[in-house]
Amino acid sequence: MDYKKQIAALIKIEGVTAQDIEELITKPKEVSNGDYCLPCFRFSKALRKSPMAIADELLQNIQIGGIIERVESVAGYLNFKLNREQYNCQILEKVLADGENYGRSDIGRGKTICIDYSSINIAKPFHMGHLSTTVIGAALYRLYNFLGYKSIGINHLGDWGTQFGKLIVAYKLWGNKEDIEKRGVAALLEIYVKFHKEAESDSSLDEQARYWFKQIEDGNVEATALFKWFKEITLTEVDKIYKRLKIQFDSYNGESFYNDKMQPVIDELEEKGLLQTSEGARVVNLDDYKMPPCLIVKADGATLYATRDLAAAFYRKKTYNFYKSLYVVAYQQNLHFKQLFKVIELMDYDWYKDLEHVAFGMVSMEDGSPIKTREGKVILLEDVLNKTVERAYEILTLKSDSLENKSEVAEMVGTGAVIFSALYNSRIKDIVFSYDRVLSFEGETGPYTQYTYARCGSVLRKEEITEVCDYSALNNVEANDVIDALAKFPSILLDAADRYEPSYIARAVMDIAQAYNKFYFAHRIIDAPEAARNVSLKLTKAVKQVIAEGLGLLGIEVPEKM
RNA sequence: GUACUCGUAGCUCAGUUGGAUAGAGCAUUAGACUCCGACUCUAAAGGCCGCUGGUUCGACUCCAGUCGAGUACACCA
Repeated sequence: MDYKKQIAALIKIEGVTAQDIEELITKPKEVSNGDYCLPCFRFSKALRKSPMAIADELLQNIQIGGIIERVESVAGYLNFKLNREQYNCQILEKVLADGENYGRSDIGRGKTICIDYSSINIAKPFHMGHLSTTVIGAALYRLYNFLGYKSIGINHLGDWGTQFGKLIVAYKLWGNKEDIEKRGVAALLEIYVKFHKEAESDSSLDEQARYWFKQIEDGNVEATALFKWFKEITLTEVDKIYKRLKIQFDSYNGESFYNDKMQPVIDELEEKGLLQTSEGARVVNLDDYKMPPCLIVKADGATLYATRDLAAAFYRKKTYNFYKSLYVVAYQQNLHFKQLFKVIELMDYDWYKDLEHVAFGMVSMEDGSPIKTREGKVILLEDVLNKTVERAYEILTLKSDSLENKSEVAEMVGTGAVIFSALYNSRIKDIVFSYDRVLSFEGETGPYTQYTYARCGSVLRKEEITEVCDYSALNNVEANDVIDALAKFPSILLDAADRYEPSYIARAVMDIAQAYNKFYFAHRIIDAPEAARNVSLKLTKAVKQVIAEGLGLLGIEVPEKM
């Protein structure tokens, strides 16, 4: 809830619209300066008066009343103080009345947003490098649905390319069917790594790989069967992780899906005169835009990454008629997407501006070196999840041994810790993976917010809320901070959606949890007189509800006890 | 070399259209469980916001330059 409009209506300045005034009104950092303020410096020149004089003058002519309790002129600022009792009451009642729909919106009604995320490679392990795209994409998916949009989750599978030829060769040479069925991707990775090692000294292997990939392309029965088998094995395995992380997709159309959809795109590029030949390849020249050319067809006639992504973009536009189409892909691909979007612009489709590369930083190993699948240098996400869940279980045993559903709670806390840590910082930050960090459950972590949720539950179990309320009991710094954090939540969701930043949600949840814990220590709830107790209980209930809601959007569950 | 991204406390990071005294967490030190859940809370200490210049009444925020780090740059995806 926002009172900027009401305040702006109280102020009249010659030559300045109410809209402009409203935009200038902000919340002071220092609470003692009030709840809202209007800096008057900007009017100084036009009015030929000092900001102090302007603020003084405005103060004289202002009619206060209702929720605005006091106005002051301080050092060029006009400071407004709200009637906290009224304000707190309005916010809390609103949060509780809206329940799990607090902050829900319909601004996205009738609009579809395609989100390309996770997009795993077939026959390769699901490692820490995939965590960001997976959880960021899934959080945006939920967020947009919550704001009234229709999200389409797309797992653009990496299921095409010469690596499948390599894998077939490796399988034929060293593979063991039973072993692969039992150990899945781990076994596939082993022979894949072995292939690269052997290929260093035996160049004929690469030739064979090319041969077998061609067989897949030409529909050879044996090759196709193996290819499908690799895909199935990978998907069943990765599905377990998606289940643990509460992640779903509406489409698994990956690279192979677009094989027969590229020629029309190439034809259209030709028709529009955008293609030229360079070193034998067909490219779109992007010199005018200070970019290297975008390769569409290789010298040998084969298509490329960009060709496929073009076909995918057109397919998505045609199929979903999206309002926006997001690519949650690491920033390494920056140039690729800039080229891709530019080519679509040059093809004269104005929806190129609805395409967005939602870039994020990269994850490196504990020693700072990059992850290298081909060398088997990976941190498996499953291992990380298992370790954090195990650690959560140990802590529960230590602190809450009598808990009846201990394993279930450990799963929530462990996976919650991993997801939260991946979503707490801005997307663009690089991450050096550290077990110490993900295994830490104190301070700014997922478990901290879950703990706060459980603590709220515990308080609420002690007493029923009745209707006798005295909001003056909440008129203190700590409670006000909690209410402010709750009040901001809906607009933070909108900002998070605007900027594709799930971290805003994580931060908002953290703010609420921290503010509540401070409140909890400063004020007694249960032993307070009924009317005071009730408002504190309402506050507690609201906090509990919004934490659950925020974490829910991030894909994190909350335990009633932990 | 060119383009993009990042540079804030010892470490990891917030700082949302430029606004009053730059904030958290971890780590360190000192404290708080006969009291609603101590995975918590209180306090101390910790800063030429990489550097220089410019715009502005006002710059961590915008612009230019510079240094440092990362990423990408032709037939992989």
